[in-house]
Amino acid sequence: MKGKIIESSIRLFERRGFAETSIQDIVETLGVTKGTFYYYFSSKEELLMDIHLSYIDGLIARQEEILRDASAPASAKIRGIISLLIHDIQCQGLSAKVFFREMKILSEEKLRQIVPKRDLFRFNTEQLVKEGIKNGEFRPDLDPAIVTFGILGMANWSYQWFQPGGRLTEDAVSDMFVDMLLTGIAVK
Amino acid sequence: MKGKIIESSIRLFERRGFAETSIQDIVETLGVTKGTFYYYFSSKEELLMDIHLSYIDGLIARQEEILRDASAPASAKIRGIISLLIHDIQCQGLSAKVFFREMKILSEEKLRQIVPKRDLFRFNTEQLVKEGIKNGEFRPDLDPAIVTFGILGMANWSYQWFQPGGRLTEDAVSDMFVDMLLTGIAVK
Amino acid sequence: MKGKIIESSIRLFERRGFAETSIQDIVETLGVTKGTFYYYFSSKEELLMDIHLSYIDGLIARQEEILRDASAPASAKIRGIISLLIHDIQCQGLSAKVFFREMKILSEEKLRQIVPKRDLFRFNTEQLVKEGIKNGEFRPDLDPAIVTFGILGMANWSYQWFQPGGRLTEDAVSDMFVDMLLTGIAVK
Amino acid sequence: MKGKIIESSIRLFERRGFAETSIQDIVETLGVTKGTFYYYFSSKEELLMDIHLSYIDGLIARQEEILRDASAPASAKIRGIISLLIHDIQCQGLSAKVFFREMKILSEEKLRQIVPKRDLFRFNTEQLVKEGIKNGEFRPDLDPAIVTFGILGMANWSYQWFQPGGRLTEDAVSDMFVDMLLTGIAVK
DNA sequence: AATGAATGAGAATTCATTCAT
DNA sequence: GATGAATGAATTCTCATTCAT
Repeated sequence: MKGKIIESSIRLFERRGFAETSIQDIVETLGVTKGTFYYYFSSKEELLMDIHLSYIDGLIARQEEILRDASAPASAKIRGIISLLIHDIQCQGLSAKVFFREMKILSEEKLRQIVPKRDLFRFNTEQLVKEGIKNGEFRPDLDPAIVTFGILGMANWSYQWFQPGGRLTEDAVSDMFVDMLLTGIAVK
Repeated sequence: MKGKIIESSIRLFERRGFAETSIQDIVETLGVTKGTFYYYFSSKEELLMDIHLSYIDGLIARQEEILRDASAPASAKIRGIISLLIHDIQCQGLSAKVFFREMKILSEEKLRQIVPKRDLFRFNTEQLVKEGIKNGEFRPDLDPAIVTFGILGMANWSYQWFQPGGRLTEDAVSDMFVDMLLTGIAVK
Repeated sequence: MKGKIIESSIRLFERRGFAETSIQDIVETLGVTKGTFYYYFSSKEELLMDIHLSYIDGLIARQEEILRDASAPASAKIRGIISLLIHDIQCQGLSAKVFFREMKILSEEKLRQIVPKRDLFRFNTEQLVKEGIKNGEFRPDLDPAIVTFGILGMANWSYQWFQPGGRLTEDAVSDMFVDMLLTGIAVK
Repeated sequence: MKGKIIESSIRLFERRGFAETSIQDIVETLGVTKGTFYYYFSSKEELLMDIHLSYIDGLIARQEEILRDASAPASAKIRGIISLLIHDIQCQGLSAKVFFREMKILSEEKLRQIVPKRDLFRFNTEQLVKEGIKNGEFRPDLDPAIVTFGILGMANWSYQWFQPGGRLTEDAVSDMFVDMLLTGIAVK
């Protein structure tokens, strides 16, 4: 039941937004009563928290898997991360949208649990960029922080436009993003 | 008064979110009453609409100014657009955040007014990319749509992290984004 | 309207108790809506607070009037205070009952506003007892604190049983309480 | 288990009040579940009833013990009753507070079981006063009903202020109350 | 141009209670 | 004896909105 509530909520939050979705709306789609909701979650915010946490935790876990592979060059790992993010939009997309949009709603206290994880993902990516610079793969004249923000911006933004099943496949987008990123769009 | 209400609302919407900000909150910070609000706006949604429209209209106007300059190369115009977006985060940043976050809230009908403008901005950018390809500035093997999404993602994402007055200046960020974009991050 | 809400609430609280009376109940008896209630009171607790404060403030004001009369003997003043309390049960009785019963419900913070006033009333009474002892009216071998608790207990308890319009008049009760108190019930 | 539930409930009811204490609260402090509660009690009201009944029954039983002693003078019996009440505040105090406060909550039907017992206690006391008058111990010019209410008020009120372990011992208070009551506070 | 009282619909949340296991 | 999932009705409270003045 708890799982069903989460699933259903994600769908609704994505479509209408968190604040615009009532507990009533959630339980109605499941054919249960509000009491049931509160049996599993102590508040609406806790549910959002649950969604956020499982999204970011999943992301970090898979990122660390990518980073662990010592033999791969930094560029391959960057590709992995971009793919990972875009894939998530396709697959777990609803969670992702909820994650990026409904952050402000969490209380200070809950944010203290989420923000560090979000930062960790960025930090890991930045480390990767630095590594690439050190081992001569990436240009040393670029600021790793800005590069990282650029990479994440490119990939994360896809939650705003990427349509699974549309003209562009997930792989095509990831490949092209990596291509752009590594060699630039200008003709040499 | 109308202006003051808008200003004040943007600040509040950015901080707490649209749904979490009540009309009471808005008028209280101005020391007026709810009646006053409804003298100027017919609904809360109309106010949000106002904010959205003036943001996107301003953006488009300035974009078209950039595009109009026939002599400039495409790369310079791209730079202009990136600068424009990042500048807006710095300057009109609150509007921008509200714009990106509180889209889902608008009714179908209001969205029909906003979405085409948003698309226009992207379309204009995509045209620019295509132009650059045609005149030999940009690589012809890249999909213009994806490139455009990448560019806008990079720049727009800055609303999530860019801090005016922080370590990175607006210009440093714009420059490096353009640099990355044109020549890539890989060592040749 | 605010006044009407208070009046109506006192009646309901007295009959059913605070927790058992809903805002719905209150507004229904007045033919208004819940919104109206919250226009005047920010919470149910605030309403209870209002009732408590105006009760205890009235009591203290009238007590101080009684005490001010320098020429009267302590015994007359004691009589005044007993009369005052019993009169209040008759007259403002509902408030009184609410006051004595629904104290625990107030939050710590609200209690900090009420308790000192309640204590002041007792303190004033105790001072009076001490004065009576000093000027030779009252027995010096009695503990003024206990005597005071006894007096207040006798009088306050009447909220549990005194029925205005019943066999016993307010004056008969006050007189007899004072008589008992001063000369005792034992035959000399 | 039933005993534990009662004990625990009294403590909670006294601290927060009956309506403000949930069954959840009660079972949580015992580490059991709500089902357990309903195995022993058919409703929350029944639990309150249980508490009330065992309090008042105990009181009456001990009062009748005091009254039975034919040889003792009325004044000694009055002392016994005052002691009894004050002792109960010290010892079973929580029950007492709950008893005095949470009466209004019981349904008509349950009240019909409690009120007569409460009245019996008062009636027994009043009989005692009348006896004292008849046998010449007490003044014949006082109304026995009022005297009784005065006595009970003095003693019962102690549930509002008496603090076991404070400056005043139970015996000191009882003694002084009896002294006041019998011979009055005025200097002869 | 602005106020302030009032509305009414709906929100989140609580909680006593039931019942199959 | 006890559990835990589920209910459903009620509760407090919020808030966009209206409207006479």
